[in-house]
Amino acid sequence: MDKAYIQQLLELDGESVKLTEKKAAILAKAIENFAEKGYAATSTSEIAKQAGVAEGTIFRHYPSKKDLLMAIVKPGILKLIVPYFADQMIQEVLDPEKVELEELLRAFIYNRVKFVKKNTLMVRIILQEIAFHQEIQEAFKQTFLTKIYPKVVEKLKELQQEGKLNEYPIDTTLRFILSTVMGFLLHRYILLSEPIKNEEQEIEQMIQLILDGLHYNHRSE
Amino acid sequence: MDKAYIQQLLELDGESVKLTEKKAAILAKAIENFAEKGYAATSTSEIAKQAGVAEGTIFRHYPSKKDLLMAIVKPGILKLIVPYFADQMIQEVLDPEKVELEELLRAFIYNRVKFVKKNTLMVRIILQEIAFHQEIQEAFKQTFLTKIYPKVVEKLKELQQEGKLNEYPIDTTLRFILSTVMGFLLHRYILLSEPIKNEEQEIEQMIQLILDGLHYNHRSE
Amino acid sequence: MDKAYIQQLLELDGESVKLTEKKAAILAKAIENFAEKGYAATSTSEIAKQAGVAEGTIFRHYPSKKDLLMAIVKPGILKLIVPYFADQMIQEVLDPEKVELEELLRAFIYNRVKFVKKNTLMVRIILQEIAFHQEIQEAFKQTFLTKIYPKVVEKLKELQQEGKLNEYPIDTTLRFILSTVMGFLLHRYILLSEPIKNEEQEIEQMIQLILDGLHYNHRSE
Amino acid sequence: MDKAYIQQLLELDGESVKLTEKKAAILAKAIENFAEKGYAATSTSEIAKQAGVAEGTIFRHYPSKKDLLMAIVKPGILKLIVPYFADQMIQEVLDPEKVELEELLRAFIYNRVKFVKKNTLMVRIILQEIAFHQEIQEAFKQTFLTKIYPKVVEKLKELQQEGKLNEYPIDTTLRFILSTVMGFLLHRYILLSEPIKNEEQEIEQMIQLILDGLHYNHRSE
DNA sequence: GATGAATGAGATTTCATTCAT
DNA sequence: AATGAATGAAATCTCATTCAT
Repeated sequence: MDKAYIQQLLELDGESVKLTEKKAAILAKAIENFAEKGYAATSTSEIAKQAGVAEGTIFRHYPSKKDLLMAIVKPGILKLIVPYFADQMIQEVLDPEKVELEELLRAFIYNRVKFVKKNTLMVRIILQEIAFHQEIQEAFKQTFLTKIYPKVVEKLKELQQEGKLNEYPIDTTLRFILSTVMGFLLHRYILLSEPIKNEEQEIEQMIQLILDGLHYNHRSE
Repeated sequence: MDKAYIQQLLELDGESVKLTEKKAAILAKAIENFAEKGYAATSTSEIAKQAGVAEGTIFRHYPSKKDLLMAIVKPGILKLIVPYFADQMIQEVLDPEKVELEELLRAFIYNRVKFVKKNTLMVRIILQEIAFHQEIQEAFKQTFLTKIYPKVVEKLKELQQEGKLNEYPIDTTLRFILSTVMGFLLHRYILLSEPIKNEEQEIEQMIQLILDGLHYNHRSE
Repeated sequence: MDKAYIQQLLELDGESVKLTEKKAAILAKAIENFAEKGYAATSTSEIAKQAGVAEGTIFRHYPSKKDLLMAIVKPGILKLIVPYFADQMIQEVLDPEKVELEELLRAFIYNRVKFVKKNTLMVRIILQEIAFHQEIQEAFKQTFLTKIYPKVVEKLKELQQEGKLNEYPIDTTLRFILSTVMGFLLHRYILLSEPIKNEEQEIEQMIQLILDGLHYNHRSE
Repeated sequence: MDKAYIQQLLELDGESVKLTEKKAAILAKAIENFAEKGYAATSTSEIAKQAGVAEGTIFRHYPSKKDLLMAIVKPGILKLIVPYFADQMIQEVLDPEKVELEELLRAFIYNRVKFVKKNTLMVRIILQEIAFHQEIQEAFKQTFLTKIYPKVVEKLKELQQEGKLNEYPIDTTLRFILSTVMGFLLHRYILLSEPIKNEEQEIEQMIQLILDGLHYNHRSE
């Protein structure tokens, strides 16, 4: 994990954060340790030693150990929940004229797969610590409800009205999609250490399963 | 959490464990605290104080804090993974004559819902700690691969041969079912604190989604 | 270390002590552990476990850990300092008619060699603990000054008057003999673990060295 | 025990160690307590309190209690075994032209007497702990065999060839000298608390005893 | 006599945090 | 900004001893 990686990891709204070498080193080692052993089982002195800085230096930048955690986790939550639409595929899909659930789903999934693969440690930290820190829970809920939920509900309602989606309650459908995708991501990229052999094939199968589950079959039209 | 509850929680193979009052109190408070704050953030002195015993008493029964964790987690893993087929519904389903995927699924889901509702704290501890303790990971993997996986694969293959299931690879189907059910359980019973309003309705919807996803439609026969 | 050995080890004035099996087991394991790790670094629970008795049982026989130590050490001091004149050689030597320094010395040395070889662990414990326990120091000093010192001084004075010994102060001579013999015993039987090859030859050389050091040469007469 | 004393006590190869005031205080109190009560019976909290530092401070400098012991004992072993030839007497003796066993012995003894008187506590600690710590035993053996034994054997062989020493095996002679001198040192400076009245006279008598024991009499030539 | 669960004081060690330099 | 010695509270664990059975 070099400085540039840390920098893009923690940037918000495309604005890069300024990082000294030492600060970057601290963050890098904090991320590694939090991911591997958990926040509570990681000591600041260990981070300092691994980062090659004095113990006091950490506290110069982050008033407390918890602040260090939040400095890492907060940008992570935002990026995990709110896809950053830089890639081509998702840009096309958002073009409202030609939207189809399948394409939307495919774009979303590939985008999140890419994100999780690139930010495995960060995602791991968020998952591991969310149960223990109310601040993280609230940041998560808050971000989801304001940044994503309304847009997604709107889009799904549209599809429902166009007869392209079943008549189940939106929330049930959404939970179904999210828990299936999240289950896949966690299982394949966070829990397992072995790389996946037929990644694309697996993803396509999952998409079909979800679409079938939603009675959505564009091929039958 | 009274002694009787702890006792059934930790029993293995139906053999009840012998617990003194103090030991039960220690386990009860350990479970509560591990679930709420995590293993690493829970101190033995806190457990002792809450359980009304001297700190030394904990270490008389469990040589180390980690032993205390494992005493709780090991029976939990087994029971979480291997359903204990005591209830009526699942007994009927296992009757090989009339097995149908839908009934099997329904029985499995209700059985696990019941288990998770009854053992929320324990399930929470397993989930939270599995990432940090290799022993737990291995116990989990081991138990799953030896006790459950072979039987389930066999049953699904049967269904496939009878044309009652799609032709996707068994592992993909299995992961789909498990991650959907687990996603539901986690979301509804572990993460959320609010009780569910239309529990049965939600479960039935999920069953239909999964069945549709698997191209399994007994109604069309 | 069986019960009979412990019994003779702790007997005083030829009167055997009564020992139950448990008591003997406790003493045996206490001796082993005190000798190997030292009194302070040995725990009573370890002794209990090794002896196959309950922790409380030790305290039923010995009110405190220190009492257990003293029960072992006190008879040991007495026997280490005051030779128990059972063997033939020393009996003959004490016959006043024919006493010669060389014979006296030889008898004394062989007698103590025998004792130390038989009671290595006990001697080790005394040596190791004497620095830390005033009670042991005093028992040692007391025993030496009352039971041995006067007799030895008297004998040496006799020899001096007969011209069979140098004219140095008795105390200097005595210290020379004792520290040489003790140095030998410690070095050969307590510190070293390897058995000695030419034991008798070594002892005879030491005797000659001491005699020469004391200007005592009966052969020149 | 002031900082300067600790400094020279722990220096190796004439290179002084850097000591903060606190570190010196910790070492001073550790030495006092280890010497008086033994390592196992001394608590770090006692040392901290007496040294006027927080308990954590000890562990900042010495990762474990055992490290603290070894920091004290290791330089001590070296200096106890390997005389540091700073004083006049020993320098002269090492001048090969005029070496005589008597002078060599006298220089060695006075040098070690001086050392033991100056470093009583340290010597006491080494003696008391050597039985319990394999590390110390090995450091001792190692240091003796590599730094001292070969030189001394060579010198004694020379003397033997010149007919200035008996024909006993070198090892026997060496053990005789060392155990006599060590016995004297231990007895007079470590075990006894009272100061010696006629120190020089006692030492000279001991020298004569040893020389006579070795059949070495340069006056008769 | 024997047990062993229970105690609570205290041992070693860890760790987030402070602060003088 | 950076250091790292120092802190002291708290963490895990040990242990001699007691006591009800």
